[in-house]
Amino acid sequence: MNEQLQPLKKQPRAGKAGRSGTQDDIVYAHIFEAILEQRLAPGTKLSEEALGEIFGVSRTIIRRALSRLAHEGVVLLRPNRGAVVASPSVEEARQVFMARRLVERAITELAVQHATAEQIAELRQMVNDERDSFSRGDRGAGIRLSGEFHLKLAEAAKNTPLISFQRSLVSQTSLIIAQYESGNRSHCSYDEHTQLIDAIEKRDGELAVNLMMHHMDHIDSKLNLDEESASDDLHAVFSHLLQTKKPGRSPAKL
Amino acid sequence: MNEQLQPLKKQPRAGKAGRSGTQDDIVYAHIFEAILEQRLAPGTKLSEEALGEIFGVSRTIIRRALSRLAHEGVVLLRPNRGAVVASPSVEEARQVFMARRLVERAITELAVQHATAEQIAELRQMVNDERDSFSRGDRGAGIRLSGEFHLKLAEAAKNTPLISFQRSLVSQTSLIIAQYESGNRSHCSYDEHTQLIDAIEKRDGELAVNLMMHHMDHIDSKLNLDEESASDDLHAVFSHLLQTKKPGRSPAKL
DNA sequence: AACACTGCGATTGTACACAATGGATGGTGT
DNA sequence: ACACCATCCATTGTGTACAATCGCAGTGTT
Repeated sequence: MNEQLQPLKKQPRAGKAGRSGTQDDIVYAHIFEAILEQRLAPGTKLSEEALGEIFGVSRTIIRRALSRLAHEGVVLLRPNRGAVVASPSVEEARQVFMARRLVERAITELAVQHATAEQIAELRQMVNDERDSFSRGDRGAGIRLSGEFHLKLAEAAKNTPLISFQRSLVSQTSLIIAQYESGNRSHCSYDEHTQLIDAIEKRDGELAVNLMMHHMDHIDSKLNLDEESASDDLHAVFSHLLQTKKPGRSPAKL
Repeated sequence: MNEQLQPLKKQPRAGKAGRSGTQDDIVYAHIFEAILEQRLAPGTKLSEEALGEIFGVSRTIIRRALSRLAHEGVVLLRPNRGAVVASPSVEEARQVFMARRLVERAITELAVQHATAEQIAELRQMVNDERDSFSRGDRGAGIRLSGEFHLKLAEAAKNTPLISFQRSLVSQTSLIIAQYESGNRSHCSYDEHTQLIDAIEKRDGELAVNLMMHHMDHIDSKLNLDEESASDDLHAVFSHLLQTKKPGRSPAKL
């Protein structure tokens, strides 16, 4: 019936893949945001036709967007069976976090060397936005902005392959956090982000790396992955069964 | 006229992205191989219609394959202007190598921990194939197989995101080697690969990492990147101008 | 009553037709 | 003769129709 063709957040995010194709990027960004803000639960089926109707574009565009999302790991593309929001297993989550430690360490060291004053100012701005989101109670936006902070940091490292990889890792991390985070703990403490920026601004590489590693420790210590992951793990294992958007009464029949 | 629909190397490469779509993967793999074996020079324009005719499929398939290749960094997708084989600049090459050092170190450490006897045997087989290619004088296949060795090593590390990243890095590295390697030096000495396997089999992590780092040193010491990169750099800068496959008399008119 | 098989519906996979964009070429004016 | 501009052509971008595939439900049999 009603189409959502209003550009919504048409922020000139020039740091993206550089594509000038607006339609493409809008659809991509919207689905991406919806997943990361947990408005689309893991396991939700993403019908091409339905999405095309929502965004007022043809399946061709939707298909490209889904393909990109699949390549980043936030969407699972099953041949002949359509796309679903990815639901990372515990093992996958651990692999992502291992890779992130690796990348974040390198990014931090490089950012200390290369970050410009302007980029540092932008980072501070992002932390502000993040804090605002959490104080506003918008957990989904907070998770997303926290991820974008780490992505911005990667841009300061001035290494294109690393940026690309980091984008994929951050996306998956956000999905994992949305899925596994225990309760209502402030998941990615923004004051740690502030301290990190301070260290980078002072060009103190060792301190910055230490802070980042502690930050990583905090993040996955808040998840239920490591030992007592029975309950949420079970949820993850069977999440592909409840593919409808209604989280109502599906698990009962197990 | 004649279509190349024979599957050619239909090796059951199960380690890929898991897609069952054969057409898709065949086209992708063929273009990929052609680029890495330097049968398609950097800057060569990849016309959708021409490729579709060659492989006997529609432009839809070609487009998907090109999109995947673009995401891996071996193809450049210019909006409304078509796809060309990527021609990495010196700066891009250095970034790729920096990222590779990072990833290879981690992969080596993980492979020492997790590699199975079967995987080690496969690695040895790949080194044999690589040596055969070089002794046969097939430099292109050698470069490609050398890359696949590093990719196989990544699979032994048992970390999906790292494997995916490594695939992208190795692809771009092969392209860089094909573009910048000086003369006829044996670019990726396979005996270093053998030594590396030995260290992994003995589970000597420290030795393996040292060997890998020296291996990386050797690779980019053979390229003309670091200082005296004037001539080849110039070639890279202007390679997007000579987009035809005929390397005949294009640079003269400069 | 439970299992297996077959037909149907829905959704994705592919090809093709049309629209839009960019570059090239030829003409004209100064 | 050179530069500028308009038109044409080639190539890509997008939408849509048709074909193939898979899951599911209904039906029959053991």
